[in-house]
Amino acid sequence: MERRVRVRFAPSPTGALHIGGVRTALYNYLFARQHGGDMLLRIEDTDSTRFVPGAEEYILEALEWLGIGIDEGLRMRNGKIEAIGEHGPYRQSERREIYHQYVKQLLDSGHAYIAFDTPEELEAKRAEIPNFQYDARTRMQMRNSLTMSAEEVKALLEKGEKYVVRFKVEPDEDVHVHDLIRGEVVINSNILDDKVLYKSADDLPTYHLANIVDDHLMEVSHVIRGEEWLPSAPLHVLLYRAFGWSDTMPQFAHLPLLLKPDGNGKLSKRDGDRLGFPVFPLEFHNQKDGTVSSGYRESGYLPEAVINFLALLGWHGSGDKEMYTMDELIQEFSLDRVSKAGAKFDYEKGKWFNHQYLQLRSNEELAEMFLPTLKENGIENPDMQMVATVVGLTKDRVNFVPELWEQTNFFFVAPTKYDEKSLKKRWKEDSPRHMTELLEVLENAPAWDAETLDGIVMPWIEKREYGVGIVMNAFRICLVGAARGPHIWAITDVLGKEETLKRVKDALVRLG
RNA sequence: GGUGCCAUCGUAUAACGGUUAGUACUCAAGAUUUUCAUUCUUGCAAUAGGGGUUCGAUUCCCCUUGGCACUACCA
Repeated sequence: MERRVRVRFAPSPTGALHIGGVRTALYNYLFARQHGGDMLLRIEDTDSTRFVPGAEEYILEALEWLGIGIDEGLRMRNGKIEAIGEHGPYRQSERREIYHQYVKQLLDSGHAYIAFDTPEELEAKRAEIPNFQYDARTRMQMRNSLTMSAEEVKALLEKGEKYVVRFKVEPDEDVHVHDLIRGEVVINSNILDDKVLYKSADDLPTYHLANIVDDHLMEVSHVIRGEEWLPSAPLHVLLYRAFGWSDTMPQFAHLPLLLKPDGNGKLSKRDGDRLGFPVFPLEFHNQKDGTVSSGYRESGYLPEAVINFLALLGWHGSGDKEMYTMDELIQEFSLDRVSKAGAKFDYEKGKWFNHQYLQLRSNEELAEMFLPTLKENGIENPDMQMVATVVGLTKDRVNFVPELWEQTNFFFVAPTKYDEKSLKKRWKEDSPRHMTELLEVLENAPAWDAETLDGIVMPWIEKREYGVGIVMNAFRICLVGAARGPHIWAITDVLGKEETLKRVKDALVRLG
């Protein structure tokens, strides 16, 4: 029974898509691509109270930025949301009519019933009975279509009484879930409660119902999702059976959770700001509560670094290889190499990945990405060739593009102050005299390339027995303002003769 | 509390039932260097505990301990 591989990523638009969700999307995508199947995106917005405006756009934009392609459902293309595919609509809030018929089917077949208990009544019940659960043991004490006469139910419905539809879980049965990562998981139906499948208050199903109906209708073959769903997987198996869809039930794979780097628990939205690193792909301005959360993109991360980093949090190839392109991941990813234990989020490793990928980008690309930072520092319309050169000189020193500024600022702005520590260590009594002489040597240089300069300066130092270190470091302080930066001749090369000499003269005036 | 999932250096992980338990990040030291950094080399550091099965267990089984998740008219 060859079934086309079809997987889905089905987020809720309740805020920014957090990094664990991104990883789930990535694994789904890798699995789909590897098997030549389809990656769908469906929006699960069945909780109208938690809806956050802008969240849907955010999710789609994040996936677009990361290169996680969507074949069907909703996706973002050049800032516009588009819907593609024959199984739509792909927002659950737009599928109300579809769910109605399936709720009815379950009601008619006796797999579900109508319950009128109000939230207040349920709360009272929970307060009264410890560990109260709405199930086979308790449902006959409640106000529902199992305990009330048909006329009574009908009357309440006609009166417009609010109700929910609950799934009727049969007791004393071991429910088996086959998980591609964890193997066979068995749970007794006694511990399952009669889950709410539909709420009349907003005329919407809950996750469980909508999820099963949509996955069935959309012909999803594999459900790859976070481990937090494992406990409800048996319920889902029961639902497929109640609908008579056991034959085409998707295969399940429950992914290990992403854990906090420190302490315990799963990585949460708040950890980002608490620990000082992003937990969201893009910066998010929450219109509902006014908060702003930092994002990987705005922090200077390259999408390929984020992908590589995330791919290795919970999955690993058989060898020592760690640098993977998306294509290589698609090639080598496999669910049976996904680990079972939760993975602590190691931000330092993420920085290292970004460093690696930064080195792989061309100087021209990086120069382009560096532009906003330059502008922030007052450098408008710089010579791009020059920017590319200085970026090439310094990129191996940084993890993020914005950090290039502290490595290259002296190329753009002449020093006016000199680092105290450097002066103390490198600016000696003889330094002014050395610099004055060096000025003359440089003035008379027949050419300004590194080789020429090195060829005249070094013999001069040797002849005068000044010591390379003392002269060159003083020279460096004049040009940079501190004892740091790339090779000195690389600096003079970018600065040019005029600027180089000017900086030495200025330093002589200021430092005496 | 109940149910389920999980357990190799600090972190992410590798290891047909047979290895001096490997790799990367982090950290430390050294080398290189006219500075800072990069780079290179070296080092520190793990099979949670206890029982089995086996000639042999990180690997299979059980128990203990610990961690995590779920336990809503949220997903």
